[in-house]
Amino acid sequence: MIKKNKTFADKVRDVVRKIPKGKVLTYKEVARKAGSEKAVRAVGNILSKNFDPNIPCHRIIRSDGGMGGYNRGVKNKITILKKEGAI
DNA sequence: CATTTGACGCCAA
DNA sequence: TTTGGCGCCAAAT
Repeated sequence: MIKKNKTFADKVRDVVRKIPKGKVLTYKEVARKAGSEKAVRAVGNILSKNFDPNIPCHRIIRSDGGMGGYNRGVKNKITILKKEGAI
């Protein structure tokens, strides 16, 4: 085992990576799984700076059902969600 | 170290 | 219902 002090950012990435296809979670849910439900802002900030294709951050939406944003373009995000059947 | 920014959420008016 | 304001957290500057 190697270690690891997983920081909040790492936890968020881990949670988001576990999201199954065709499923969408809200920032609040992700923040909650990452450790703090109130850290929704931090989650968005982390994902926005994280350009990792391994992380399906396009499956993260706002609690209002909005699309928030996406590192590759919100338009692309919507398209992907439709393709996966999340919508 | 302090301040600003940001892919949010909830409440009050 | 819509708008405005506050709270809360982490990373970047």
